[in-house]
This record gives sequence, C-alpha cells and structure tokens, in this order.
Amino acid sequence: MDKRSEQKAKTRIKLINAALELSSTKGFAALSLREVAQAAEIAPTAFYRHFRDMEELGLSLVDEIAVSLRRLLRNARKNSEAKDLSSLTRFSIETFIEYVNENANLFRLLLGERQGASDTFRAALRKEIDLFVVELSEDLDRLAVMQNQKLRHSGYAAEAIVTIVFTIGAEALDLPPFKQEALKIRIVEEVNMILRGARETSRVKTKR
Amino acid sequence: MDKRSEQKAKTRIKLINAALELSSTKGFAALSLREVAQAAEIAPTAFYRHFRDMEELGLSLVDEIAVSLRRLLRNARKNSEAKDLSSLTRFSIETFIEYVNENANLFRLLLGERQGASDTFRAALRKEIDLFVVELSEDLDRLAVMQNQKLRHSGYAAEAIVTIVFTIGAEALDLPPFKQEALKIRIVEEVNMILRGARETSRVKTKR
DNA sequence: CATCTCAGTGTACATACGTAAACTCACTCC
DNA sequence: GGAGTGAGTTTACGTATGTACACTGAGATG
Repeated sequence: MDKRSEQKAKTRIKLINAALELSSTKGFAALSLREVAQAAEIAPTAFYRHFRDMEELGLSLVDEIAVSLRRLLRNARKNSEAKDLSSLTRFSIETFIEYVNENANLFRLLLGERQGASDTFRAALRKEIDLFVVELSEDLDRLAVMQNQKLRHSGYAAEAIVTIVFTIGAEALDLPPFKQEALKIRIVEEVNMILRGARETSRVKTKR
Repeated sequence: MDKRSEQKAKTRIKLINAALELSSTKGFAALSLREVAQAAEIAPTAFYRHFRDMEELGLSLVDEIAVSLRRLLRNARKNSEAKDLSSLTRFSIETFIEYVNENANLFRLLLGERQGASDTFRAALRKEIDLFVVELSEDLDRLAVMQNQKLRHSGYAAEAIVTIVFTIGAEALDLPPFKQEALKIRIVEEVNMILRGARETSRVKTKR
C-alpha cells in the first residue's frame, strides 16, 4: 500500500480513537474539533483532511460500532454449538459483558447518543441496533427449532432482550469487576424471564 | 408571597425551560451558559443569581424529572382500579405514551443523559429510575396477590419492564402519532411477555 | 530528475465562551 | 421614608472555538 495513504489512515485512526476517548467522559455532542485534533496530536486545520466536520467524524464512529457489533455476534455464534438454551444464555451474556468492557468507549457512544445527537447520527445508530435485533431474532428461531420448541413472535422477544442486555449491560461500565457478577445474574434472570414468556406452552392454563 | 422572590422564581423557571428546550435538540452536555441565559432572556451574568454553574442547573432538571415521574405514577394508579392485568397493562402503557408526548423534553433528558453526563448527574438520574422500579415492583406484587397469582422476583420483572417501556417508549418521541399505535402494540406485547415469564406456573414442565 | 500532490503546519480573525467587577433601581424592612 | 438588599444589566477580560489562507516538505508520478 501507498506509504502516503498508509500514514493518512494512521492519523485518521488517531482522530477516531481520540474522539472515542474524549466522548466517553463528556459525550460526543460536547466535543470540539480543536480538542479532538489536539488529542490526536495534529494541528486543528489538518482535521479537515479527514472529515468535513465533527458530524462526519461521528458517522465514522458509528461505522466503527457497526463492525464491532458484528464481530461480537460472530464470536458469540462460534462458541454456541451444542449447548442447551439456558447455559447458552448465560454464556452469551458473559461474552457480551466481556465485549462491553473491552469496547467501553464504543459502547458508551452507542447508548449515549441514541437520544440527543443529530438526526443523521441517531438514525445511523438505530439502524445498527435494529440489525442486531434481526440477527438475534433469527438465532432464536433457529434455536427453538433445534430444541423442538415454539416461540411466539421471536421478533418481539429479540427486541426486548437486546434492549435489556444493552441497557442494563451499560451499567457494567461504571462498576468494579466484582460487582459485575451480580449484574450478570440480574441480566440472565431477566432474559430467561423473557424467553420463558415467549415460549409457546403446550397447553396454557387459562383462568376462564 | 414576596413580590421579589416571586419574580426570581419566574426567571428560574424560564431558565429551566430554556435549558430543557435547548437540550432536547443538542443534548444537555453541549449547552453553554450563555445560550441558556439568552433563551431565558436574561443577561449571562444573571445566571449566577440562580445556579452556581450548568451542573447545578442540570441537577434541578433532574428534580423536575423526579416530580414529573411521580405524577405519572400517581395518575396511572388512580385509574387502575378494578381492571384485569392485561387491560391494565394496555392502559398503563397508553398513559405512559401520553406522558412521554406531553413531557418530551424532560423525557429525552432522562434517557439521553443516562450515559455521557457528569457523574453527579448520572447518579441522580439512576436514583430516580431505581425508585420508579421499586414502586412498580410493589404494584406488581400487590396485583399478583389480588389476582391470586404468584410472581417470582417481581423486582427483576419490574426492572425489565421499566427498561423496555422507557427505552422503546422513547422512540415515540420521533414518531408521528399514527405510527405510535404500532409502537404501543409492540410495547404491550413485550411487557406481556415479561409478565408471562414472571408468573409462577403451578407445575413447571421440567425436562428432567 | 523534475514536477506534481497533498497530509500536515503556522498564522490570523471573527465569534462565542465563562466569569469578574461595578452599576442600577424596584423591592423589602425597620 | 430612609437604608439596605438583591435580581438583573453593562462593560470588560482572557481564553477557546471553527475555519480561511498561505506555507512546507516528504513521497508519488511520468
């Protein structure tokens, strides 16, 4: 590869990381172009060689989130063979919390900017989350078949699960490791609740 | 009441509303003292007669959210007599969506600043949400008794429900009214899923 | 090798920021 | 009714912001 464009790519990454780093403490909306440039160790005006403005940088961050989420999904699937649903749930959530810890800044951005940010920004994030929900929904269906069970509207179940896991999981970010254990249990419990509720019981005990 | 402090209270409210208004588009963290003062139609330096800095204003906004949430809960309860659980769920969620629409800015702040903001800010919001969860949890218990049912860990159920309702409900903010109907159905469906999963079935079908 | 390209720099400017200080003047209070 | 109070204003400051413009110099190109 070009030595020139290689160097450019490097600074671009420096900018992205700087923005990620800074946004985790004060929120992306509060970042200034200059402070990002400074953190990336370039002159303010060099910023424009990479992005038109802060909004465009923001969209690149969303891309970053997107590939990161896909990696997460891929990893979770790879290790999900030949397990029963309950230990699979537990395992997936551990994978997830691990991911959250490793990508704290990305994750903070993902959740923090769902509200508040610009329309473009918000829409881009929504799209990524929806995609994640769809994938999980398909996994749930696949799994139900494998286990000879029926789920009703796995779509709703998936959305509910993603909402819970993402939102409660975000709290892990501010917690010391030893407290994260309790959090995991809470999440597992709640996800199981949803799965139980989604399961089509062979004969439901109706009161009347 | 004092004519003087009456006037002061009025400007204070103007400041709070201005901040609320502005924060809904760009996020609270991105607000400057000067623009809030300008929106409230006072000189920038008069801001200090009311708050030490923007952080203190923020905490007042959280207070505003707190009383607003309590009002919501009170209203929902007042109209919840003599209903079965499923229509009660539906009704509560309609009340909630109505509330969200009427307090759009407060609500955006509540959700948007859960991440991102300062520690004090975040902690204050967390406290309010937790309180809400506790109240809902008690309501669930009370209801279960009334209907002669058993719930397991209503606490988890309440947390899951609040998370779902708040997060998905927040999407209503960006939706035209005619699309909000579909959203309500989604929420109702997911909440019912959780409630079904939380219900202690008289005899659980265990595999082994 | 001469020339071109372009990521990054340095300087400059208008504008917005937070806040200190000294002020005004409608009000409260004795 | 005269003194004191305090919400709000005006002026002023040092600092940070976004961005235009002219530049440099290492690396690509023919």
